[in-house]
This record gives sequence, C-alpha cells and structure tokens, in this order.
Amino acid sequence: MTYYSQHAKVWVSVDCIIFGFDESKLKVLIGRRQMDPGRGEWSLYGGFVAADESIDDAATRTVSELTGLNNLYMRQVGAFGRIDRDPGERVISIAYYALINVKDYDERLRLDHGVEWMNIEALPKLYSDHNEMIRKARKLMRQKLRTEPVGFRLLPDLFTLTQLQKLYEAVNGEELDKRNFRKRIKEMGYIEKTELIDKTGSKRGACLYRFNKRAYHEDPNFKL
Amino acid sequence: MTYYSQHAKVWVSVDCIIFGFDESKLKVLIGRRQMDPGRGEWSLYGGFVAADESIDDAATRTVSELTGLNNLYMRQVGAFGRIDRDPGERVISIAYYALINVKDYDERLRLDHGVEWMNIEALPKLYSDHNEMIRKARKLMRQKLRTEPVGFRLLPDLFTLTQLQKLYEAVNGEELDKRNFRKRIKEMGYIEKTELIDKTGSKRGACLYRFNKRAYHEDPNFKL
DNA sequence: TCAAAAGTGTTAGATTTACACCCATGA
DNA sequence: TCATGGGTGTAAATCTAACACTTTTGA
Repeated sequence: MTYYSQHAKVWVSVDCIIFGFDESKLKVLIGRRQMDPGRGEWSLYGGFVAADESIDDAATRTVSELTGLNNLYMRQVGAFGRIDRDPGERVISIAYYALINVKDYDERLRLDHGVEWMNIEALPKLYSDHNEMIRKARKLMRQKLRTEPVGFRLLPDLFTLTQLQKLYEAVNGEELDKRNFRKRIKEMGYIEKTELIDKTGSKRGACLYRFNKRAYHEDPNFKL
Repeated sequence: MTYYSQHAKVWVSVDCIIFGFDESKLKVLIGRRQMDPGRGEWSLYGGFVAADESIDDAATRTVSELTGLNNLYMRQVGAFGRIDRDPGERVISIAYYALINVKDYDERLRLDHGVEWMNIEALPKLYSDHNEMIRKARKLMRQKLRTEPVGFRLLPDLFTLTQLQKLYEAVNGEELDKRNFRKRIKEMGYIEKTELIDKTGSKRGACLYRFNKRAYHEDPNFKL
C-alpha cells in the first residue's frame, strides 16, 4: 500500500501505572530499569505493543505479566509522544493505570520483577516522562473516583469504613469528616454491611463492609 | 539497538475533532475520505505522525493544514489501537480535539479540503472508530468546559450573553435558566462587559462581552 | 402597536459543612 | 483503668433551582 508506505513507522509501547493502597497511603509500583538506555533509573513497568494485539490488550498483558492478576480495573491515561522521550529510539508510549489490592500481589512475583510499592507523595525522579504519566494517571483516577465507585478495587473484598475513608483521603489528598463520610456511604446503598468484625485495626473491632455490584448497577447515584 | 529491533513498528496517525459553534449548535468538521481504504466514507481529518515531530506537533500541524489557524486550544483525546481499526494496515491513531471560532475559518480553504460543519447531534456513521473518537472528545470537552473557561474559543472575541448561554446549552445538551446563568457569569468576574452593542440578534440590541484572560488568571474561581 | 429578544431579584428547597460525645475492648 | 479507634445526629450556612415581568425597538 503505497499510501501508507510513504510514512514512517515507529515503535509503540505501553507503560503501566499500578496503583495500590497500603498503610493509609496511595502507592505506585516502580522498579529499577533493567535495560539500556536508562538502566538503573526508577521506572514504570512497560512493554512494546505487538503487531497482533490491540493497545488495550498490550496493556492488559503487561500488567498481567507483572502482577499475575487478571480482570483488573484499567483505563488509558493517554499517549506520550515527545520525539526524544526515549533516549534510544523514537518510541511513542501509551500509559494505562490499573487498580489492584496490594494483598493480591504475590510477594515472590513482585521481587522477581524487582518492583516495589512507592508512596505517591514521595516519588523519586523517574525515567523519561514517567513522572508526568503518573501525575496524569492520578488526576484521572481521582476524577473517576468522584463519579464511580472504583475505590473498592484498591481494597480487599471486605473492608472497614475507616479503611475506605483513608483510601478516599489518600486519593484526594485531604482529610474528610468521619460522620459526613459515613452518612454519604449509607445514602449510596451499595456498600453493604456484613456480620463480620475486623479486630485487627482496633480493640473494639469494626464492622466489615463489602461492595454490592448489583445494588450499584440498579441505583447508580454515586457521589463523593 | 537489538532491544528495540526485536519488536514490530507500526504507523501512528492523528485524527482531529474540530469543534465549532454555529446557529446555536455544536458542530464538528468532517469530510468524505479521499483515499483508500474507505474512500467516500465520512471521516475526521487526520494525518500520519512523522519521524521528526512529536504527536502534539503532528496534531497541531494537521489542524493548521486543514484550517489555516494557529494557536488553537487543543487537547489530546486518547489513543485508539484496535488491531483492525484501519482496514488497510495496522495504524494506531491518537485523537485530538480543537476549538475554533467558525467565523475564523476561511470558506475557500474549507471547500478546498472538502470538509463541512456537521451538527454533533446528527452525525452519520463515520469511517473506522471515528464516531467513538468524537464521543470521547465531546465528553472531555464538556468536562473541561465545566472547570475552565474554554468556551470562548468557540465564539468571536465579542459575544452576547445569549450566545454564550446557547453555547453552554449546546455543549451540555440541556437548557439553562437565563437569570441563573447570568448571575453566575457576573460572579466570575472575568467576562467583561464592553460598551458595544450587537444589533444583529435583536431589535433592542444586546451588550457585547469579552473574556478577560488576565482577570481569569488572577482569580480562577470558575464554575458552571 | 406588537412581536421578539434583552435584561433583571427573590425565595424555597437541597446540599454541604461543622461539630462532640459515648462505646467496647485489650493491654 | 485507660488509651485507642468505632460509632452516631443536629443545626447553620451555603448553594442551587425555580420562577415572571418590564424594556427597547424595528417592522
């Protein structure tokens, strides 16, 4: 096809911002880059888009390769395409973010890949434009959290209201009033109380809740 | 670099969603595709990303080529990368939207490119995934309009409050209360009244306003 | 003189925020 | 027994939404 062939082809990669929540902090998975150029620099985990896969599939595959997890909540952040963003060759990269429950990530697999959870408020300088990718991913994620109950993806199936509140506080970077927060949760209707009690966080014990997907889809008047 | 060369390269293009506002309607520039595959189908205007330009530059160049206009408000919509999205070859496309004042677009240039303004509420089926691109662009644009005064980019330098209101109504797809709308505009402070009167829209005449960029940057408490 | 768009305030209702104390338990 | 986190309601303030009439002027 001569119409196409008069133009240049480029490499396209995906870079993944994996969000986790631990110790009341929002975290991101980063590791030391193991190839040149940029060997040894802090970096997001990424990979190239193959000829026979969509960009979404490439991102899903990459995250799955890193974490062993599937069916994650993932969204595209956008394309990053400065000419010299990759010091080696021209590579356009498409960033994606994923939300995972830190506890679901097998420690062994994490160490094998040489990545670690880093507090999003205290990130080092990363390779290329990765800091920018994370900033944009966080912005989009925060926005999403305001309009859809995606936060549960960062928590275990069962969680306490305090955990949930800390999560919202970490994402939005501001403290919330406990009573107002719980009032809104009650109004939502799709966060259901279980009979179970969590005694790990306090002496008295806190009720465990779970997200009721069905209730959400029946009555999606989310707000937070 | 063997690390790169073991991976496939692909073509990367940009597709541009050019928004305009006319006759109280939000419009998009589309034209009949003039090359195979898909010749004759309705399509967005696009182009390939060259080896020596960033993706943002490619989008800017493409829009400028089409409209002759520079310094437009442009934002990336996202990357579209289904394997078979282009029926000819594997092409990943990055969509951008731009806001222009319809009156600034030279009619001759428009005809030369064979594009026309189509009401966004009544778009035909477009080539490939272009309808999806437009949907996403509109969603992002609407969101942006809620938090930043970008609407002025779709209007002449001088405009009446009725025009501005119609613009907001067209973008959001719902009618607004005239008094509430004007109240909010007054509160904003960076939409300044001029001494000029527009007599084209009514017998009585309406005051013309302009956007005061300086006032906005000093006090950006935008809401709408 | 009348049709057509411009312009202008008030009030009720809804939403949001601020705020303080008792409870249960393990150490 | 006391320190720690869990759990609960109300009132003031703010924001939002609903609403109708007068003005100007060209045709």
